[in-house]
Amino acid sequence: MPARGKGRPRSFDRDKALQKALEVFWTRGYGPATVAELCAAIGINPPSLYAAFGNKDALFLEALQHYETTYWASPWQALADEADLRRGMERFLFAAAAILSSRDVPCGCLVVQNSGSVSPDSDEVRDALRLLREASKAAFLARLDRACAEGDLPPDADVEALAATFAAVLQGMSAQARDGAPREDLERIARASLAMLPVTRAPAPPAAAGR
Amino acid sequence: MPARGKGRPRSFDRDKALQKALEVFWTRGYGPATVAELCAAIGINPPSLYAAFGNKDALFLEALQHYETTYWASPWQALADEADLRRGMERFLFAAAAILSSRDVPCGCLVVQNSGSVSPDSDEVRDALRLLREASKAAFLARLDRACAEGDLPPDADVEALAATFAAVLQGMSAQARDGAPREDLERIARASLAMLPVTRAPAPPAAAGR
DNA sequence: TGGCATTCGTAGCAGCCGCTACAATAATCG
DNA sequence: CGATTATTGTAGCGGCTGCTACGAATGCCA
Repeated sequence: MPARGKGRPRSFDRDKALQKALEVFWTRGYGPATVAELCAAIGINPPSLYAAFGNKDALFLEALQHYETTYWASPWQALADEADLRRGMERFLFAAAAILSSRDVPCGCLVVQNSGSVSPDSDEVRDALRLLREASKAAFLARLDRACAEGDLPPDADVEALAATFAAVLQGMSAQARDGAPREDLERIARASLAMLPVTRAPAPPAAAGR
Repeated sequence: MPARGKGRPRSFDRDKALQKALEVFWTRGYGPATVAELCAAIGINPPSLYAAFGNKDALFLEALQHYETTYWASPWQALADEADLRRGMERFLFAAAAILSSRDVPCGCLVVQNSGSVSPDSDEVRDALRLLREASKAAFLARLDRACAEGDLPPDADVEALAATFAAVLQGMSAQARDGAPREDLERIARASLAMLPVTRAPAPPAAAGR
C-alpha cells in the first residue's frame, strides 16, 4: 500500500472531505442528503467521491465512525474511568448536553436522528445505526453493573431497566436538541434523570436526617 | 357542501384510505414512503389520491392528525383526568409502552420517528411534527404544575425539568420500540423513570424523622 | 333522455436521484 | 523520453420521484 502511489495524486484532502461529508449528513440527514450536496460541500465531482469512498452508503458509514470517535469516544471513556457512579453519570450527561447543543456543529445526535431517515430496505446503514444505539445501552449497563458490585447502587437495583432508561433519556435529549432546546435545558434533563438512581442504604451516619 | 354530490361517486372509502396511508407513513417513514407505495396500499391510482387529499404533504398531515386522535388522545386525556399524579403518570407511560410496541401496528411513534426523515426544506411537515413534540412536553408540564399545587409534588420541584425529562423518556421509548424492544422493556423504562418524581415531605408525623 | 359534474384509469411529464463511461491530465516508473 | 497508473472534469445514463393532462366512465338533476 504505497503512501505515494504512481498515478495522478488526489487533489483534495480525504480527511477534510470526510469531515465535510459528516457535516452534510448531520445537518440534512442521511436520506435527504444527496450526492450532489456532498460533492458541492467537499468541492469535488461525483467520480472523485466514488473513487475515494465507494458510494453514498460507504461514505456515510465512514462518516459515522468518524463521528463516534471524534465526539463520543472520550465521554464514554470518561464514564468508564470515573470511580463514582453518580459523578460519572452526571459528567457524561453534561458532556452529551454540550455536544448535542453545540453551536459549532449541527444539533442532535447523528445516530439517533437518522433512525427514521434511512429507508428500511438499506439494511447495512440501518443495522450500523441500530448497533450504535444498542451499544449506548450496553455501556450504561456495564457501568451500572459495576456500580452495583462496588456498592454505589443497592444490590437489588434493576440495572437493566436503568440502563435502558438512561439510553432513552439520551435519545430524548438528542431529539429536543434538534428541536432547538438550549444547552441549559438539556442539562436540567440530565440532572433530573439522575434522581432515578436508587440510593444505597447509608452505612449509618447517625440518624440526623432533618434537612 | 353536498354529502352526496352530483358527479361520479368515489369508488373507495376515504377514511379507510387515510388509515392505509397512515400505516405506510408509519412503517416506511414520511421521506422514504412514495406516492406509488401509498397508492398501492390504498388500491387506487395517483390522480384519485391527489383529488382526494391534495398532495403527499397534505396527506401526511391528515394522517398525522388521524394518528394523534386515534392513538394518543385518550391516554393524554386520562393523564389529565387522573387525580393522583404518580398513578396518572404510570398509567400514561404504560399505555404508551403498549402503543409503541403493539404488534397490530408499526412500532415506534410517528411523530418522534419522523423527526429526521423529513427533509429540512419542507417547513410545513417539519413544523407540524415539532409542534406535536412540544405539545407532549407542555402536557406533562401542565400535569406536573397541577400536582405541585395539589401537594403531589413539593412546591420547589423543578417541574419544567421534569416535564422535559419525561418527554425525553417518551421519545427514547419510541426509538427503542422501533429498534425491537418488547413491551416489557418499555414498561420497565416507564417504571424506572417514575423514580424521578420527588417525594413530598410528609405533612408532619411529629418530627420523628429518623427512618 | 340529455346535459352536467365528478372520478376513473392510462399514460407520461419534467426533474432529480445515485452512479458511471470516457477522454484528458498529472504524477511515478523504467 | 515513453509507458504506466491513478485522478480529474464533462456529460449523461437508466430509473424513480411527485405530480398531472386527457378522455372515458359513472353518477345526479332537469
